[in-house]
Amino acid sequence: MPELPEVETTRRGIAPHLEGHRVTRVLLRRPDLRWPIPRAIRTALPGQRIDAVERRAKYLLLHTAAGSALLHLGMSGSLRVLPADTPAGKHDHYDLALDSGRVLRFTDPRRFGCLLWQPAGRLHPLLAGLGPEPLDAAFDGDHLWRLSRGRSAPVKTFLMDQGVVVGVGNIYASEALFAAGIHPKRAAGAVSRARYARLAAAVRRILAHAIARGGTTLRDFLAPDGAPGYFEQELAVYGRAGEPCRVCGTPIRAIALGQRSTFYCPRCQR
DNA sequence: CAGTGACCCTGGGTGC
DNA sequence: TGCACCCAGGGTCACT
Repeated sequence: MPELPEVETTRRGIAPHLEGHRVTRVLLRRPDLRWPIPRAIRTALPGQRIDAVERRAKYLLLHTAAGSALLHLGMSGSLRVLPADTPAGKHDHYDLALDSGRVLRFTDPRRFGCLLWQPAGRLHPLLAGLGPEPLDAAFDGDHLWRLSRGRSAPVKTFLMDQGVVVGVGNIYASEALFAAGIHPKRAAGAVSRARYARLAAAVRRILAHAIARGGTTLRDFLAPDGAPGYFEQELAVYGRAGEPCRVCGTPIRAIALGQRSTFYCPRCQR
């Protein structure tokens, strides 16, 4: 569910409740998430004050003096800040209790999310090798163009590679390629420099706009305050197979690329 | 190294 | 109402 805009929406929702507060207790109900929750979460985190809540790619980092908790929402994860006595549901896997009397609660039916620990001054291996943030200045068309030379994989697969640029997931990859007029199956190495400039601009514009709209709610994404995202109604191609292209009226097509559903307009995208 | 597919897990929707 | 099947926004890993 969560791509960059949804993770950023989550960050903005939880940050005011966390920053400046201490973690008083860690409650693990199901430690077997994507990876086992490391011992340091129980030993090093309690007592620490959260100085800042940062997002890097689709990860959230709760920074403390001892180190940082590294959170990922996976496909179905979400975070809420609740009163400490709120009864937990079946898929509420951990709580970080705060000195404010509230808890940060993680819910994730599929358990593809994770909770890891990054000691102070060290970079967690999962964060090494990540590409630039799409909203940073280091990301532009030339970056995509340079990395793509000689690559035969479909440009959509390339765009979703977190080593190329982070945060672009399955929804926004289809949307950005539509906006740039590029066929998702085209070999990454066969896309021109000029078209990559359009693609990079589309990625930035669409992600920034989706953040402003609170993300995309397809079936279950909710911000920490319970509000849905409002970007869904603006999707041009994702989930619209058979419906007319908003630009030319041609029916939108759905194909599979790398086991992921992909949507495009066969007339607008070449 | 690049590319492809299997796999992790649960729930919701659909069609019989 | 039951059941088999397909699908889902994440990512890693093994293999070619």
